[in-house]
Amino acid sequence: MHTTFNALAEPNRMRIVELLREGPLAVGEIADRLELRQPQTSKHLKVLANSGLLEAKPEANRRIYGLKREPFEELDEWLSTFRRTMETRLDNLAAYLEKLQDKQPGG
Amino acid sequence: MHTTFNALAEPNRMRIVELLREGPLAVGEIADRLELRQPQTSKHLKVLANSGLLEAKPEANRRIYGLKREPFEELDEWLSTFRRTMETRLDNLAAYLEKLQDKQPGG
DNA sequence: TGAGTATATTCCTGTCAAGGCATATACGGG
DNA sequence: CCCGTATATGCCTTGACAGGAATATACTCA
Repeated sequence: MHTTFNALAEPNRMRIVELLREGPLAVGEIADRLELRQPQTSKHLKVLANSGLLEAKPEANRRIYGLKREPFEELDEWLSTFRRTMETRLDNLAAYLEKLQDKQPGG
Repeated sequence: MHTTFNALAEPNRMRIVELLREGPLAVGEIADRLELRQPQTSKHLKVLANSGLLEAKPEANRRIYGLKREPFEELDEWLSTFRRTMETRLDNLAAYLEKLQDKQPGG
């Protein structure tokens, strides 16, 4: 899990992921659109692929990288357990509501 | 956003966040439970707080750190746009379904 | 096989961040 | 104010990692 976060923590990798939401692309395309050099692009793609976020599909001369669903589903699950946690934890909820109501003093 | 990921990418910080799901804790408690030294614990807490993930509530001698909701909500939103993206992108969906159905050719 | 294109890998360097340890600061009690 | 406890900060060393440039590898086509 923290591997996923690590991969997405790097700004350029994040940009790559955002770009690939439009659809799979070849390395050169990615480098071109994001104005990155080809080698660093390949390196970032490698990290992202190793983290399971991307998948490469060889196509003739090129390698087409596309997003994978699993890590995002996993992330989603993790988050939903968090949502449940938050709902249960009244401490935080109370503080949250206080702010919403512009808080009346005397508590 | 990538600030959030950056904060969570560090294993010990992730452990802190997981721990705090049970409820807010003082620095010493956190350090104790996770077997971290107090100074590094404070440093990690600082990073987490600066990223907006935590909030410190001074209480006498101590500072009680607790999770904030906003970053998780934000993360959730980000993820949901992703979910939408994934549903739209038929390339990936097709591949996904193929796997699920043990793939019968000619789709 | 050789040329050409697309991508991956290697080496190098600078920067950033984490841990260890010492110490400063904050707060409460007397 | 002085003490004790809880927490934050500073300095140092070290390891990880990103970018740059050169080069190796993979694949296609003739």
